[in-house]
Amino acid sequence: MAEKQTEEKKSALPSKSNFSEWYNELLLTGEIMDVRYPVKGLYVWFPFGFDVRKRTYAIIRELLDKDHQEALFPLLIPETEFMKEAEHIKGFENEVYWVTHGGKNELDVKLAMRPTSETAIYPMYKVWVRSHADLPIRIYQIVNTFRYETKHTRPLIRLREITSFKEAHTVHATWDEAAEQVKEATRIYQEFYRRLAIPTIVSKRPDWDKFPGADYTMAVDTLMPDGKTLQIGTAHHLGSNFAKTFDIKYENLNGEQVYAHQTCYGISERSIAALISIHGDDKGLVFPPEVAPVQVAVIPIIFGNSEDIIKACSDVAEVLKKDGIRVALDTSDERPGAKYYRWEMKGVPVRVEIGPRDLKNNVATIVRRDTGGKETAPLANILEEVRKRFEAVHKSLFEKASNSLNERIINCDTLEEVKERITNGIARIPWCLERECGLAMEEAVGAGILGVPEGDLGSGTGKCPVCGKGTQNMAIMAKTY
RNA sequence: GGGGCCGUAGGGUAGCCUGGUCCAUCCUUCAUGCUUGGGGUGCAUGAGACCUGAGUUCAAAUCUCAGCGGCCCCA
Repeated sequence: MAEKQTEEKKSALPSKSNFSEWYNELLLTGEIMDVRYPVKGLYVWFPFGFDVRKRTYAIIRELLDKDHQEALFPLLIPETEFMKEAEHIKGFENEVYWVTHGGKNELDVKLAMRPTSETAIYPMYKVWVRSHADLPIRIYQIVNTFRYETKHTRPLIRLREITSFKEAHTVHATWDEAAEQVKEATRIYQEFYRRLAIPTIVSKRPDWDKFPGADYTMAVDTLMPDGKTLQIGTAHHLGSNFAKTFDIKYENLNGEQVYAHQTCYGISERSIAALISIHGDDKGLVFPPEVAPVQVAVIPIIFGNSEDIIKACSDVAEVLKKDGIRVALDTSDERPGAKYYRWEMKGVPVRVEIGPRDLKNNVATIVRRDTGGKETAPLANILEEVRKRFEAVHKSLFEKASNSLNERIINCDTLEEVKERITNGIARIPWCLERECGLAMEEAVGAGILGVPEGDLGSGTGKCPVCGKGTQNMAIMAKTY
């Protein structure tokens, strides 16, 4: 009986190899999101999960605040503005929520709940942009957006209310400057994800998959444990498409009124989905120290009446706290093993245990969450020892995730090969860049072309599997979320 | 877009096919007390559930329909 109980306890969280179940269960057990809110596609952030979100978004803010400004635009967009950009509407018309009534009165002009904020922001940009001296403008906001998703919704991944949409909207004098900004955006996003120990691939989306109204779209993807890719950031070059519809002009040095060029780029709570999914394991959450709500759990190992132990633990906790480390001193009267499981579930990167054996030798036992490795360290250097482990944890999480990504990029020559192997990850295959060939490839394989990645990944030599023409471009294909 | 499965305490479940034996089973969780304490201590006591609505019936967790919600597969 006792053994049976143990079995059941251990299986509280499904194995990560059963990704879907593991993910859903972990969100609840790890207190990230409560998925029980009774409206499809809407979920609740637990305080703990919200803490992770705050710390994650603090990194985005830190990176953007160097040359962006944060602002806040309204949620509701009048139909008259929303309908201005034809291509843009087409991209969203089936998923917009409309506010049609104020109380019992029908509104003269319906209000769209933003699915994204171009049409809320650009009427204001029209007013704000007067002269070349006003440019560039780099503004971002972090808001909720609404999309009436008809496909399978998933917490943090496919939502009807995206609660954490960081969208930046920039205005530039020239197309080239805007293109530079798009590059800068993907650079910032890659840096952001490095801070989260998440490896990424940046690629230019095929033309048929770009943002509605954009000249082109750059996307940041990562690979989830189940072999599907997750788009975790996009940057769009809008050219002067929106500037023309919203009449955003500036006076140049020659005194002429000319259209501005724009970009927009965004990140959502999918970043948190990636964070949790990529690092988590069968025991629960695993966080890089920077975003872990609790960075160190201090656990006294008590035998009977052990004031010395408690004292030593709270001294350690104080030393760490003084240095700004987020510490939980667990003096609850559970057994140590139960405490270990609990803090492991919560993703605490480093655990410090002090028991009679340690105290006698003036050491503490330090355990890393990512590897489970136990080491002893002198109490006198506890701060350094912990800091050292933070770095090591971050580094090894990133390495592990990068290896896992690279191992699952599979070079293919034929579409049959792609189709066969794509369930395990990303297929890399020559592509001539022609639209017809690309669409045929997607059709044949039953998966999308993410694009031609930046760097070595996107270049090589081979023949397009459809038309047979020689090409230097390598595309990546994958099942996507 | 097409198809299938499902909804019972905070979480996981038994019961449903064949309506009554169910003021609903077991595990976990939570509360209180004692006990215990280097990987989920043990015991005692207690708390907590049939998704919503309509229908069939003497009788519905169980059958029918609708709504809401969840999951899976295919395009």
